[in-house]
Amino acid sequence: MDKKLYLYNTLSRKKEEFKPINPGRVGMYVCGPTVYGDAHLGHGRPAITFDLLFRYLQHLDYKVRYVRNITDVGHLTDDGDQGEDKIGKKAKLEQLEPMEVVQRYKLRYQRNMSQLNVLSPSIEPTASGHIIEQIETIKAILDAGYAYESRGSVYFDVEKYAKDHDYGKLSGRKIEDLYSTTRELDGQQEKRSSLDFALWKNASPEHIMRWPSPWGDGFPGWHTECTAMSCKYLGSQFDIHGGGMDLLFPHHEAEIAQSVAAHGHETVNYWMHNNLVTINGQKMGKSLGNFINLDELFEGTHKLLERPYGPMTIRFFILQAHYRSPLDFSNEALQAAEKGMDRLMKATALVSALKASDESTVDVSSLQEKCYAAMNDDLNSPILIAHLFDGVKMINSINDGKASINAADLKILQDLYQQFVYDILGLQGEQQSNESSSDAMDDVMQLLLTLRQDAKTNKDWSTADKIRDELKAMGIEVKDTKDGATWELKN
RNA sequence: GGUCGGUUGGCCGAGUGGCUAGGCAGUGGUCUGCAAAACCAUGUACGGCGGUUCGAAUCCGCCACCGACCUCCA
Repeated sequence: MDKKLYLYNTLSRKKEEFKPINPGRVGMYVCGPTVYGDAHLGHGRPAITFDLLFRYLQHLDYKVRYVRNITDVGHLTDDGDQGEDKIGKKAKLEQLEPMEVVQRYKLRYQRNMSQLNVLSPSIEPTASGHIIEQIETIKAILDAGYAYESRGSVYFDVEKYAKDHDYGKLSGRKIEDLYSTTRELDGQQEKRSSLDFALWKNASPEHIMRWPSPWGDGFPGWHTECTAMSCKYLGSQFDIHGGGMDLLFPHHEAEIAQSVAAHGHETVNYWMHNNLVTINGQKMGKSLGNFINLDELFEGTHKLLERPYGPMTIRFFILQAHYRSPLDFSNEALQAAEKGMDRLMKATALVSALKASDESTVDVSSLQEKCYAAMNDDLNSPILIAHLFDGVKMINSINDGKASINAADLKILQDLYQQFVYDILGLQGEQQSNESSSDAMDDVMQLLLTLRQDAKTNKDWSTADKIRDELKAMGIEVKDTKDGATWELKN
């Protein structure tokens, strides 16, 4: 059985066998959110993608240090000097101190992630908490001669860097092409070249978020924090760096350049990028008005949504597509995912109640191998889920007495579903228990079901149906099974 | 315009040079007083045109369309 884990490395555009720098340990860094607004679908996908990786690496017994940053220093809304910073803008709009904005949205982001059952990273550093480290990084780049100071700002000298190194190797861009496609923006007169990017930005007097530095009051450039913080917590050489595909250029390209300039070598072994999310086939964008926040999704309040979708439905839906493929959200697709997940979760719950027989008519080991093979092939969660659905048939057949399983196989099967469904995919029952339910409620329902059973025994169908129909109208569904009736609260 | 990626059955979404992906919906069946639920079974597919090949939806070329990035974005 092939136990090697293969991951797609954006740098080589190939799947590569994953080999950690230090045996048994993995360092991974993922670009987190800028906290100036509610978390939306676009934040959910990378969080879940790299949560899957985090969980799987741990399942493989790696000790993982997972760093996901919080960007809270207020980068500019455009690349020119005149642009307002995003957090400062939001602060003015809402009449809040910028750090109040940051605090509010950071907490909301973390709550949403926890609803999606995304595990907390090992470290969640903020850019504002690492101004000193960023200044040190900038100094190192200046010392190496790949940056210059200009009117209180510090810029990275892309042209000089490109002479000595390959600028564009990650995104596949050529520097001569970049010249012809870079727009002229305000404030570019202080740069030597339009390709140069800010490492430190001088703060205009009205700019709220500002810190002192050797070059005057200002704030760090967009790309600086990841270089500084990944190095601080993972070292100048680490295993995996992840993020959305939209960050490939310029963000990650700039990170590579900064690291090489500051440390003299590249720092990341595997670059991983998740694909983006579309809504009804359209790019999700603020201007298109189809940005769906996670809260809106969970509550069904967005105008594009027919009804609410639970966090686990969203999680399952995202995992049902491969992380490097684009993913399209639609009501139809979400409802299909919800039903499918329901079936998987019911079978997963059922597997622990199965009874062992003397012999097995099912091939559990082969199922297990296929599950690992799927995950080892660049985290192919859709294939994994397909195999788990094959297992659902197996489980149901055993439960129906149409197949049998011996004790040893049953143990494997139970562990398999525990590990892959709960631990690795990170799925859990949508409503753990009915919150509005209580012991008294259970007793009342038991009474009603007993009364209905009595009516059925007396062939009093109208009473039996009345109980069933009226309960249904209240949102309680009665299900008749061989072993008697059960009930379920529907939202 | 440049770079990169995609185009799969009613919908979503994998994968592969010849052998069923999977889910949802649909259809048939089992169960049921009826129904629902549950379970079982099941079909039409690989954008267009050429080429390579014994054989391609899978490889190559051209075309069309879509998308991403090139500017803040996950």
